[in-house]
Amino acid sequence: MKTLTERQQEILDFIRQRQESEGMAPTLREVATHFRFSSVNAALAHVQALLAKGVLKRVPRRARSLQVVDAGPSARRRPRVVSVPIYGSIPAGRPEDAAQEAEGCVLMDVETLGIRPTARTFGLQVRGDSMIGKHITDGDIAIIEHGVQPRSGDVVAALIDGQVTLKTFVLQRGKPYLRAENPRYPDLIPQEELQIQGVMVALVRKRK
Amino acid sequence: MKTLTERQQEILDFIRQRQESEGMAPTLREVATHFRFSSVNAALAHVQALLAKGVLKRVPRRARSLQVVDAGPSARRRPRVVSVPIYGSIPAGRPEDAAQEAEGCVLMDVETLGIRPTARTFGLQVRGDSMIGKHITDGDIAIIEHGVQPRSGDVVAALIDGQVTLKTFVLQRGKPYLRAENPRYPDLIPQEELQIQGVMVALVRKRK
DNA sequence: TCCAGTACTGGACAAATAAACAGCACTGTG
DNA sequence: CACAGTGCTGTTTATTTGTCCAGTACTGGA
Repeated sequence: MKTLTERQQEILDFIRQRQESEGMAPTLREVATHFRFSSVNAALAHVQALLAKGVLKRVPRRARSLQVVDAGPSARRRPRVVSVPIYGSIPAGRPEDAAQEAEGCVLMDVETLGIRPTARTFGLQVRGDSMIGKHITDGDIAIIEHGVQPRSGDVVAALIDGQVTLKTFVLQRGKPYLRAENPRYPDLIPQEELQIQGVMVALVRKRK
Repeated sequence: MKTLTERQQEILDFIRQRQESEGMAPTLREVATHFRFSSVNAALAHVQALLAKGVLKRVPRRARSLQVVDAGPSARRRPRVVSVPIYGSIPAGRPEDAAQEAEGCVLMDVETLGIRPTARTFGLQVRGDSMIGKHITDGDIAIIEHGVQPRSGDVVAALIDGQVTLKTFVLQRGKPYLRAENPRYPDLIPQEELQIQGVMVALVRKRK
């Protein structure tokens, strides 16, 4: 593929962005307006250059027919996005019962999360610094996959006293316990049954 | 939501299908052609009915502006997703020059990232532990917003010796320098101009 | 029978849009 | 200097598209 000029790359990015966020490709006029061209033709020229270089497709004489050719690796994988609800705390019971109390939502592609598309997944806003040893800080969102068998060393969301906390799941001599990754917090040896809500598969941190 | 007539459901399905497969919504004439209407107006009437019932959105007087309202759980919040390209390392020059060399992609919603939808954003796979003090570990993906003025304390991607590294941007007595969040790494006081690629707005960590 | 709702035809019109043509300014190169 | 490439302006033309108006046909009540 031929290289694009800086300006052409900007135009291409804009078109891609618009198509992804608005669901439809921009018109030449919208491109021109966004880049403050006073002539549509400037946009047209760029689009034609992108067309010639094969990074854009179009149906001639059709409104909004621009399509970014993502011919590369992302052409085949269709971006399967899942909407992950975020909870600040999860009350007793199954997490899906609390679906209405989601505090927010993160949309991420299945690929990145590395989960099964069928999996029940939710986000958990981390409170405190009990997992600081694994570099999980206050305010981070832990993406938890429900219904997975945890392995030793996995970070899991566990139900303790009606509250969900993040801990490291450790198997020692066949017996499981939960370890906090901060010396100021005690380990938890379960008296009865260990209630694991799910295993952390990803972490998202936002700028405050 | 009011119930749809059989015909209306067919029309709605067609519009959804076209948008998903072609990447753009059909025009009224395309709808009419597909259903073998000899008048555009038949399609218009149906579309208006769907509009009235709230299952379809549109921008008036705009070509191909139909959008199916996904009645699902994510109905209210419009999931504006952006496709963030991920670079392992960025060679010398501006990041957009290396667009073709993206190693992967993360799809995330604009809401979570807290960026302007028009912004140029990219992901940077973190190498090493020079930012461990801010709990950014090897393998993390830093989401960088390009073209933003960094403030003191922000984590930024900076261009040093043709390589992009993550550092904390610090303004001390009006003079900027870059701080590594690890005592084993030295601070960087720029000799000439400080090349800031962008400011970190979010962090994504995948389970390995 | 009358009426209302749904489904469609046919035609006309204005706005939105793509496309083409003629330029101008700037930059680097031989 | 001439020349080519890039980036942009300004204008015109043809097509596409959304919208409106008037009318037909069928259906199922009241």
